[in-house]
Amino acid sequence: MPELPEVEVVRAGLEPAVDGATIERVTVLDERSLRRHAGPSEDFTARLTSARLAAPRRRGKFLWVPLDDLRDRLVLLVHLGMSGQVLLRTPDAPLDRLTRIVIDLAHPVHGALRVDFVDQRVFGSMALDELVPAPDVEDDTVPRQVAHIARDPIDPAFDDERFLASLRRRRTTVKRALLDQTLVSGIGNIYADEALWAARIHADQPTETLSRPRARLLLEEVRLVLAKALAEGGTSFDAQYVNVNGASGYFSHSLNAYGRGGEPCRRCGTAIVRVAFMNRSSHFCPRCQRVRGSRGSRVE
DNA sequence: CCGGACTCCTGGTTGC
DNA sequence: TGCAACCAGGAGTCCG
Repeated sequence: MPELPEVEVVRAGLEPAVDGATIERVTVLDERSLRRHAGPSEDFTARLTSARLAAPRRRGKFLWVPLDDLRDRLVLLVHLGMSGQVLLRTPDAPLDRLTRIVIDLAHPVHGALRVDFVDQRVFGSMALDELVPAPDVEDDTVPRQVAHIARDPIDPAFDDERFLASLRRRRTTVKRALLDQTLVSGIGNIYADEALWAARIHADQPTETLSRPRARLLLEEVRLVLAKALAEGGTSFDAQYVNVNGASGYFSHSLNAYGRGGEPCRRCGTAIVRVAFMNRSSHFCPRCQRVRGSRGSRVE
């Protein structure tokens, strides 16, 4: 579902349309899409109306648009959840059936625009939030709700050494660690499986038994997988993800592990296995990806 | 600190 | 054909 690459595609696509634009009107069609907003929807609409917007920013799977209003340090925060989409439309375009929030904009160059927040499963939401100092870097800010989220691996300020040290301190298994947004952000179930496949590491490998070179390799593969997805415009195997212009971005044909249960591993031909994991699924090659013990090896 | 269960939610798919 | 059960899982919370 939307992970870092998909959210970044949305951010980049939104930037020219919202940077410098003024909000003319906000229409909340479904209050559930404000689950991350502290106040009632009237508060959300009132404080956004007539605000001027700056360039959108992102950390992990969180996206925010700063209000060009230094007094309040307010931002429009967006999380796509499982099925959220941000669609950029002309004012007269028909509304998608699952549209939850509509924001009408006036842009000095592009004129009247409409930003539609569409979300089938309603796990995503918008909110008004306040910027607070980033806990790790001077002169950087993040929305309060994002302060506990770690930097993502393509953030220039991501600290590799710090990540490797925290990973080693964790007493957990490696896929859990990859999905833990307070350790490293932006990775969801799809890219976790892809990065582990690429690094030939089993999801259940305890983090404290991961050698430093293998941990480094994993981080490198995470970056490669994310960069590849980014270059291809994001993944969409079920057309849930749609970029800001409404066109599907996908590279599902490039997936090596995720969703390929029963199909041959592209490296060795062994059937990819799908197992239950944390109320979801893990996909891996049982031959390429084995749990390695400190001595000998245990499979599965 | 850690893992597991639970919550939010709906549409597409599967199974009877 | 019809309907119900099932599945997809990001993130927060709570509990043991």
